[in-house]
Amino acid sequence: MRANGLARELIERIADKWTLLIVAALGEEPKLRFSGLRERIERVSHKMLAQTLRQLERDGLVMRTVHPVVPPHVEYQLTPLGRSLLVTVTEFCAWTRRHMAEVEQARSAYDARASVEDAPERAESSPLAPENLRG
Amino acid sequence: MRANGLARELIERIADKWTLLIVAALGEEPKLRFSGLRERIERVSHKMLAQTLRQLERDGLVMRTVHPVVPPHVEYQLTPLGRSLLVTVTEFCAWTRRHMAEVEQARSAYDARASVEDAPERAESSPLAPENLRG
DNA sequence: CTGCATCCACGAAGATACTG
DNA sequence: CAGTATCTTCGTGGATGCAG
Repeated sequence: MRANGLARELIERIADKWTLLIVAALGEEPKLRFSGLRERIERVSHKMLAQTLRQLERDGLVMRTVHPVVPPHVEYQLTPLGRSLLVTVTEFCAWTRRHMAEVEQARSAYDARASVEDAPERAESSPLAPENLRG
Repeated sequence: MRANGLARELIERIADKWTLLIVAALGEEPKLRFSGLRERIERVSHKMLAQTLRQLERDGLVMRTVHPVVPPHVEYQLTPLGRSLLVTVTEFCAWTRRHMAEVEQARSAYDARASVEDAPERAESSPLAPENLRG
C-alpha cells in the first residue's frame, strides 16, 4: 500500500486555493497573461502566482508560451491534462455557489448554539452515572 | 460584486487537504470515531484533525454525535450537505488516481528540460533583434 | 512585463500536558 | 477516548529590489 502515497501527495499539492483559482480562471479565459491572471484572481501576490504557475507547469497542467518580444509577452493556458481537471474544479466552484447559503446558515446556528452553551451551564444527563459506565 | 467574496471564502476554506481527506474518509466509512479518522488519515496530527472537524461541523458538513458513556464515544458522519460535496470530492480523488502517472511523467520531462537548459547556454533567436521590438 | 532572490513577519502546525 | 490550551517551531507567503 505504499503506492497510495503518490495519490496522497498529488491531492495535497492540488488541493490548494491558488491552484484551484488559477485553473478555474484559465477555464473561463483560455489564454491569460501573468498580469491578466493577477487581475482575475483577487489578492494573489506576485510571488504566489509565479510559484503556483511554475508548479502547474511542472505538473503538466498548464502550458507556458513565451513570445520573444520586449517587453516579454507570456501566455498561460491549460494543457489537455489541465482541462481534464477543470471539469472537477468547475463542479467544485459550482458547489460552493449553490450551497453558500446553507453553509452560512449552519455557521450561524452553530455559533448561536455555542454561545448559549457557555452561559447557562445547567446539569444535563450526567455521563458519569453508573448505568453509563463501561470499563 | 462583493457577493462573490463569500464563494471565494468558502473555496479557500474547503480547498484544504485535511478537509478533503476527512470528507473522503467519511465517504468510504460513513461513521467514524475520532481515533478511527486518525488511523485512516495518515500523518494527521491530533490538533489538525480536531480543528478541521470543528470547522466542518460549524459549516454543516459533518455531524458530531456524542454517546454519553465513559470513556467518551464520539462519532462523526457526513450531513446531507456533506454528502453533496462528497460527490465532487470523490471525483477529485479519482482524478488524481487516474492521472498520477501523467503528472509524474510531466514532472520528469520538466526537470530534464530544466537541467539541460542550465548547462549549454547557447545563443538563441535574439529577443532584442529590431524586428521584435515594440515599445 | 515577467521572473527570481532576499528578507521578514505572521500564522499554521507539531509536541506536550492537562481536563472531563 | 476526546477535547482544549499552551508553547515553540517551521514554513508559507507578503514586500521589496533587481535582472532580463
